Amino acid sequence: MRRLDPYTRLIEALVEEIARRVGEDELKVLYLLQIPREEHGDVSFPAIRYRRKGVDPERLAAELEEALKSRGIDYASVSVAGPGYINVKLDARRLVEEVSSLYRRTGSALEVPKTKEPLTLVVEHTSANPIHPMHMGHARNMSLGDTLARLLRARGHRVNTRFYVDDVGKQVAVAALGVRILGIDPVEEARRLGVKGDDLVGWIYAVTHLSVDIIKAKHEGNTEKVESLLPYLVDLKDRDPAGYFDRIVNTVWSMEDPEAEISRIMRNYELGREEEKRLIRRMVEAVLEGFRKTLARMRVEFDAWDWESDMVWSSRVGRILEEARRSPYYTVYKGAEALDLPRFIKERLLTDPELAARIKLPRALEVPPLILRRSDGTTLYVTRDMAYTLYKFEVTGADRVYNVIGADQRLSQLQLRLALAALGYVREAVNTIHYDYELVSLPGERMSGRKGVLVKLDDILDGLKNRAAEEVRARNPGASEEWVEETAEKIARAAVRFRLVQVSAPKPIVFDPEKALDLTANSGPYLQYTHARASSILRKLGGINYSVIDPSACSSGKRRRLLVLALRMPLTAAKAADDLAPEILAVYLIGLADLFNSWYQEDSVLHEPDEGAKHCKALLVALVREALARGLELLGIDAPERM
RNA sequence: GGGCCCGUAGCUCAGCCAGGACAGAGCGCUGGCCUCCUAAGCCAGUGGUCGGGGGUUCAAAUCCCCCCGGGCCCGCCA
Repeated sequence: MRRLDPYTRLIEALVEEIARRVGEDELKVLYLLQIPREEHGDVSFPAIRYRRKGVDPERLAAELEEALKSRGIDYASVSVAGPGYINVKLDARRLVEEVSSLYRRTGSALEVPKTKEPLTLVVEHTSANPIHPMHMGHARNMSLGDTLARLLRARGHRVNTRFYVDDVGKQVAVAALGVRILGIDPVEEARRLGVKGDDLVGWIYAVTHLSVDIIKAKHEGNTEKVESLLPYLVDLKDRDPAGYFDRIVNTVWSMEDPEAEISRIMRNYELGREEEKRLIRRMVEAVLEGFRKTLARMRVEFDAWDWESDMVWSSRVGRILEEARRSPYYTVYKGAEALDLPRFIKERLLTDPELAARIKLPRALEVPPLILRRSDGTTLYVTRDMAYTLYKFEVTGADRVYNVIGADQRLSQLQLRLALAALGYVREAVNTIHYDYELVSLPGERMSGRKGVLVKLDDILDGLKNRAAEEVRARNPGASEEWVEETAEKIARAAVRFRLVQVSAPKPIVFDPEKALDLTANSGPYLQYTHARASSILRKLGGINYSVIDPSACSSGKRRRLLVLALRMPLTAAKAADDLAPEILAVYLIGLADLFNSWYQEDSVLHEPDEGAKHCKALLVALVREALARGLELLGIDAPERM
């Protein structure tokens, strides 16, 4: 096992010693540790909080210093200041020696400390409806989901990522109707036309959907609605990939009852009829082919792809219905089979506040009974989701399942947990965590796949890539076009991923495509640029001569600050993982890059005349470079050596 | 009507869950810095009733209550 860096070792020891002495939870102590103003030290603990419990700061400080020494940590001095703060000051010279020895022995110094309680976790994310290309909302979902998975893995958990293919339900059936009218095989057709499958199907879906809506509005005599929808249809005509437009629109408009046709497709698909199966599976496959390309551009991979239809065909959904019928909370509501959630809440949760809290029941929630099955016999999304949730636990042996899903689905995710608990799956219910994030909107109109109005992730990436490529080309004359393209793609990905992960999940993001092209400060490319600068110094130096390092050269001023800050990377990543908050890492990396760039400007490494100081500074550069590289990797962002 | 989320500098956001030592970044704006390790950078200046009001506490941006503003959700849709 690799040895942790001296800073992480200190903190872990400190936390244990303090926790034992003040009689507090280790986690709580860790959270209470803070980074004080520089003159006070490097780490501090507000012992004042425990004076009621008879904790004497002076004595605690003395004991801590002794305890740390006996654990082999001889580079920390502990003192008391102000109203009762325990301040720990690190001996920077010793830190340099420790880091130097780590690099000499292992070539790296910053390892994320593993959790003491490794769990098996499922992270289900992205799960975009397979009927149109992915947009910025999906980008936020996948950036969060993938980053979460990376963080949790680094922390030592077993993580299984899954994509849920929602191929059952109305929207897919609408798109399928369009495909059937055209009589095409979407996979081959997309290849023939040289377009992405998701783009092709997305267009077909929008045209079909609008045609249905318009004809319906016409029948209802709602001319206002017809007027409002027509412009969208006209817009889609302009983007017709192969003379399909009239065929779809005319056919739909000539149909007796297109909605009944859609319902029939849906029902037959659930029943597993061959014709619908071929039609829909082939169509969804075409979309997924497109998804996989977009996901690859974002460096997102999945361990498993689960098809919603498999939950139905494998009778898992049927089993849920049977269990519901045997449940004491089974009821018939509006003539359909349902679960009496109001009664479940009243009888089980209001009498058990702890369970209510674990299931995250809001205070005075009013929900109607949850319908599990339509009168026509087809199932509802929740019912299938119940089956799928149990499936995720079952096939992975998961302790906990994270569902990365938009905040607009908070209530339905709560209903899912309630329904599972009502059927007796309490463990699964309380360990199904809705990782919710606010949606991404555009400055102007709201995105709508139905109307074909959305800003595609691919287009955003292309725009950023072009912008970045110009820059890269200008800065690297003579570089091969292939390398320029590759690098520009990495920069584009960095810009998108970082932007979407640096804002905490519950805050809405207004995505302005114009502003997104800005690759300067506070961005992913800024971090990459800083990494490239650090790499450049090390490359030009040729190599660090560890034996000449003068540790005292980095023991004050910005060099010292940089040393300590870089060493905080592992614990920062650990906290980001434990708190499920990627933005903690994102914000930290920006701060590290800021300090490095500020130092870079005023204190040259290569031109340092003193050899001992030069190599000490180079060690510092190596440490910062590693912190950036590892941090970026956790965010799914490449750290290029040059750009 | 009910539930949930958001409200910190002109703008975008950290800090709030786990209360503590003068409220932090970036953008913008003003003025400077490339014979010198990548100027996607740096330096200096500018900027805040932490939405408002009560309360708890030795201590509140942080906890509790009320109110205001914005968003989302309350389907035999997904």
